[in-house]
Order: sequence, then C-alpha cells, then structure tokens
Amino acid sequence: MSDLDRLLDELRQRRPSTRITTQRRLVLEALMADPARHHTCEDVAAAVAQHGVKLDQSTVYRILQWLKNAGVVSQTDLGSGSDVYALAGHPPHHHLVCLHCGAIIDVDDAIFAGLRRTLQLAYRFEPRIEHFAIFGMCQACQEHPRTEDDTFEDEMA
Amino acid sequence: MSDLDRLLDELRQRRPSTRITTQRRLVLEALMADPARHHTCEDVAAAVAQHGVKLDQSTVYRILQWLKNAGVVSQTDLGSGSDVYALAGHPPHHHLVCLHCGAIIDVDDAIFAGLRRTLQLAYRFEPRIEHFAIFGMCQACQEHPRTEDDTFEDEMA
DNA sequence: GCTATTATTGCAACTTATTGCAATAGCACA
DNA sequence: TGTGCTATTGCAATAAGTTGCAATAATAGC
Repeated sequence: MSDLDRLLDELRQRRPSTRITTQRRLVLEALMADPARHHTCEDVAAAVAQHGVKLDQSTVYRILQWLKNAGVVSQTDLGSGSDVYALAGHPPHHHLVCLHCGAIIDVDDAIFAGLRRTLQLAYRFEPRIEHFAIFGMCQACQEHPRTEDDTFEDEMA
Repeated sequence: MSDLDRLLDELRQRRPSTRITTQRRLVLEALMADPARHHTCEDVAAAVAQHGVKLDQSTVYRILQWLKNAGVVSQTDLGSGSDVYALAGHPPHHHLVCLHCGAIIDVDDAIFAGLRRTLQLAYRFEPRIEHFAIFGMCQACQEHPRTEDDTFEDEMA
C-alpha cells in the first residue's frame, strides 16, 4: 500500500463520510511528488493536468482547504501574490521574508517554542503555527538601506 | 496645528516628493477619527463618502499601502475575508484568532519579545511584527471539541 | 499668480480566491 | 451487481485586491 493510499485511508477513518475521489487522489499525488516544495494552486492544477485530468480551480482550492483542515498541508502567504501550500513537514519549518529584497530565509520551528509555551500557559490558547511567514528586513538590506517606502512590497504589487 | 497636519508634514519631510492630496488627507482623517478601530477598506471609503467625496477603492488601497510602508498603519488578516487596517499603536497589540469559534483575543506585544530577540541575534533579521494574528484554538473550544474539519474557517468560507 | 513637472487619481481590466447551485459520482447496503 | 443517499465537482457569478494607463492636480520655480 502506497503512502498516498495510507494517507487517504487515514482521512476516511477520521471522518467516515469522507469520499476519496479521483480529484483528491490526484491533488495529493501532485503534492507528494514534490514533498518539500511550496505548491501554488496553479502548480497543483498544472501537475494534475499532466495526467490528462482538468480540475476546476475551485475544486483545487476546496481540496487544499480540506487537506489543510485535516492538518495534512499548510497554507502560507509569502507575499508572492498567491498562497503556497506545503505538505506538513516533521518538524514544521518557517520563513523570514525580507520586505526590501524579497529574500526568503528558512528558520527552524524551535524559534516558536517560547511563544507557543507562553500562549498555552498565559492564554490557554493552542496556536497552530505550522508554516509561518514573518516579514521584516534582512541583514543585507539593513546595511544597504533604501528609502522608507521603496520596498519589495511595492515591487510585488 | 492638528495631529493630522503634523503627521502629513512628517510624511512629506521624510520623502519630499510626497504630495498631500485631498484623498490622503481624508483617509487619514477617517482613520484618526477612530484610532483604536480595525478599519476595512470599505469602512474607510464609507467614512470618506460621508464627507461627500467618493474615492475609488484602488485609491483607498493605494493610500493604505502608502501609510503601511510609512509605518503609520498596520495591515492584518484576521480571517474575516477582508484585511483590516489600524493606526500603529504604542505599544502594538496582537490577536489570537480561534479557528473553531472565531473568537478574537487581544494579546500584549510582550509575548513577541523573545521571538524578536531570537530573530535579531540568530538571523540578524529585523522583524516587523506590528499587528499579528495567530490562529489556533481557544480554551473553550479545546474543552468543547468539534470535528477535525468543522472549523470556523469553513464557516468563514 | 502662472507654468511645468510628475506624483497621484480614477477607471476599467485583471488576478486570486470563494460560493451557490445543479449535475455527478463515491460508497454503503441490499 | 444494482440502487439510493449525499458528498463532491464543475460552472458561472462574486468578492477582495492589484495594475496599466490616460487624465488630473500638487508643488516647485519663475
């Protein structure tokens, strides 16, 4: 039994009314074919299309939401214009995004340990910090300042 | 000289080519009329319209981006469908958003002190954590669990 | 005050993402 | 294997936000 089928099986067991459709299978297949990648909705649709099946974008979005709710994928806005989806890794990883140059720096999940504990203890809140983006300014751009509003965000727009 | 004019003056001084337009003045006026509020683009447009001036939504968005880049307002996605904009407070405040019941819990900026320090020391990254939303599950919903994917996010959708 | 320069606006078109609804297709059960 | 229930899909419409471009208007310099 493949990883894919194992996962689909588990999803059905958690909620028996769940149906395993061709579309869901193909989307998961596309995600698992490149597990470390940040997939956009468009990427996924394109990958599925290569198997000769055209999915409506609303279907892709709905399947990605479903997988996100099930904790299988994370959804992140890295400031690129479209959200990215990634298989929930073990352990999760996060990103620092430079508002000036657009650099994306990977960071370890450990940086959130203290914050998680604070939220749990002080607020009894169980945060879902699975694939975070923190915007700011990287070292190089701090040393090479540009004007206040001449930012990557402008360029992204 | 009003707070509004003082602020506009400062913005011009920082970047002399900046022009103070009626539109920018009205948007800032609307924001400052209710400084503690989370304003949506629509709110702002409506407030300005009460002064008899109709602004195109693209204009409102552009002005809000400008103010954000200048550090005057913060932009936050609280999961409501439209981003909210708030005057940058002193000190900044943040929110915990429950994915199940939609509750929004205010939290103090102090919870980010450790994370900020870590990012500065370990990554030489200057984070811009001005008005954050952290999604997760509040205490009440942890005690009253619903099914895995029967979340507020579904309802929001 | 008048004029030239160019930042900003309004408009219309476009992108990303979501939603209501009728049609389709999993899957449980006979 | 066939049948019914209903979760899921595709479609078309909608919402939120962005962008290119021509027209407008703020400001600097005369």
